[in-house]
Amino acid sequence: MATIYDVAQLAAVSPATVSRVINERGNVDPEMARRVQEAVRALNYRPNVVARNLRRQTAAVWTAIISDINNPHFTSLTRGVEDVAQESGHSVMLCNADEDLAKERRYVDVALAERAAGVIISPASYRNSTVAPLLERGVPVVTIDRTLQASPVNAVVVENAAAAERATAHLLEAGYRRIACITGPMRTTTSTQRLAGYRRALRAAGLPRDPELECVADMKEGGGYEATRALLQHDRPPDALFVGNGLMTIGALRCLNEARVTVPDQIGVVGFDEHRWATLVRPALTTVAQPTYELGRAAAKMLLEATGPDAPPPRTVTLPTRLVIRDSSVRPAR
Amino acid sequence: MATIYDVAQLAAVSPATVSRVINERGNVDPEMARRVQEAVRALNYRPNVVARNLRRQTAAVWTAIISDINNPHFTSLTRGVEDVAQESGHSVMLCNADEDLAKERRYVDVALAERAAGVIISPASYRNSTVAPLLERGVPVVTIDRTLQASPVNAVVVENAAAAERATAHLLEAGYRRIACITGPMRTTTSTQRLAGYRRALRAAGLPRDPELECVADMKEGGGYEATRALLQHDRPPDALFVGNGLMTIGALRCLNEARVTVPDQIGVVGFDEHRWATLVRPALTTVAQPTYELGRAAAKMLLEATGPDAPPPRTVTLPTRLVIRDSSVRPAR
DNA sequence: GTGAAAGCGCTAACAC
DNA sequence: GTGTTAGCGCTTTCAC
Repeated sequence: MATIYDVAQLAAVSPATVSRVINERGNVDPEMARRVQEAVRALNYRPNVVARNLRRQTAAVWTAIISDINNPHFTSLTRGVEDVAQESGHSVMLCNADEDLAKERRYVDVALAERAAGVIISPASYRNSTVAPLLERGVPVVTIDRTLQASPVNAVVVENAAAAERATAHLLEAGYRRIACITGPMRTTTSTQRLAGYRRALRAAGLPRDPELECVADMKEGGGYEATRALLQHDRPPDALFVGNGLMTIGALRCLNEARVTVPDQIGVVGFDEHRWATLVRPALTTVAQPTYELGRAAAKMLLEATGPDAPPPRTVTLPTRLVIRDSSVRPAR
Repeated sequence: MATIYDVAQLAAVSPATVSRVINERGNVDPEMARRVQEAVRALNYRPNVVARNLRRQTAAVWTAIISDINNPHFTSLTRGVEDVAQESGHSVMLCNADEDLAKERRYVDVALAERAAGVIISPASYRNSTVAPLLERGVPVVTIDRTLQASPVNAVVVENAAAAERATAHLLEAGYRRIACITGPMRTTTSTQRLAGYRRALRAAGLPRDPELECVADMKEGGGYEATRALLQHDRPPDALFVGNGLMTIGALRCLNEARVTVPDQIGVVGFDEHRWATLVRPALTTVAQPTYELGRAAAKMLLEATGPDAPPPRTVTLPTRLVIRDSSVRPAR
């Protein structure tokens, strides 16, 4: 592959001048610039960014460490990150950590080794110290979808507690009384906050909370299925379900289907995360819609801000959600 | 950040020895190795892979240029790629080309500039020459999900034509006679092959093909919706739909829903791509299931093979599909 | 405005 | 088995 020296030789200038032309830095005589352009084209020259990065001591690459790339919530968010990256001349290295701290740690190592210009991460645990090596070395970090407990890190999240409270209150208004809550593991802030919102709504309604109705599952379809099955087998099964994410909602609906429990008649359902198929299922599903794409964009913009010498102090941006009421949570009049 | 020289100094050895220990190459005295390990830990040293790549003239990074990261088909396939990458010590740079040739070209440039060790791509067009610069420079390329017309490139695909033929034949057997076909743009081999399979099934059944029933849409939800609406407005609307991908199927179902056209009674539906929600919609959806994850794994393994001096000549691997018959394509007895 | 030359951090000949 | 050293391709002072 052609190097900058080949171009310089062909254009009869010095490599320094070629570099200036390519990077549009400093003043170059127009005639010389023209010759360089021509040589670049003739040789089909592409600057070696590996060499450039070594010299510049930084790469225009962001690392995105995402919990589960099979979850549409996260892919949509990733698109937001990617679009901002492209606008600002960055590439994104997408890593799927699979809610696994060991994998997460490995990817942080990769980001460090590649000298990534920044890292966007949805941490598997808020007690997490995996980002510490990044912070120590001054690599800008933004957490997305979730926050970290102790570290002073930029974050973009949604109003999880308020959204959960609203969803639960909606079920209460619809006349449901024994509302179960299926959340993800308590190591993520999304889960703890959604559970807290659920509890707050019960308390506000003067209802006791029943630990048997609070289920922790794995944030995947199978977990939602199992949790629902367990709930249905209780002595006093719930009359409504608030499910903490989209994948688990699918599992829950599948279980209800198989058990021939009718929605919204016998059991009301509200699920976190909006889906394209929400209007296609019967009954149409009531959801908590998150601005996923915007979540990604906001995180990427924050990373942009956090880069450079005069970065503002870390802050948390909270985006609103929307309760989309459909048929699964509205009990028909008897 | 600590360099290899810092480590060497602390361990009282030469940088070459440190390099040997880190890369586990050549023989090193155990005692020295121990001292190096210790120094590495003490300094919290991480090898600078940018420098390493410059020196080695290759990076352990693959670039995956994917058509639409919002399409679950492609995210699932990406997971397959990623898992093999991790097993083989590669990182994956995921790029979303959005079915846009210009974007695709840009990402090929990035892959070239970053000196990627290999590229996996689902090309936006089979007439595509975007990969030519890669081939010229000897960068291993594998196309996934789709093939290229002229270039001798490794490919992993599914048996599109056969699958489409089987799906259409199934609709015919179920008693449907005016079957419409909604495919993606004719620039992708998936679309042309699926259309060809559909036609073959009609021909085999001795039915004429009606150009009015062959719709080209954009592979997204909106396209499926619009195509279906147009079909319903014909003088002689179809009595069945074969839809060429999952996103368009959602659009088609939404349109049928809104138009109060009942499935499978008034119209039968088979959609390409399997979804978690296929059993949740009413009626449950008949689909053509693809081994998406395996598609990704196979492509990545092929890339692994294609790397190195004694790479086998390019070939195309075709994976099987499965017709999953549910309720949307089975007309109830009258 | 332009060129010469040093050096980013690493690896791989090569010499010992 | 270990160390010395050159050089990967680029950018960036620093002379001119």
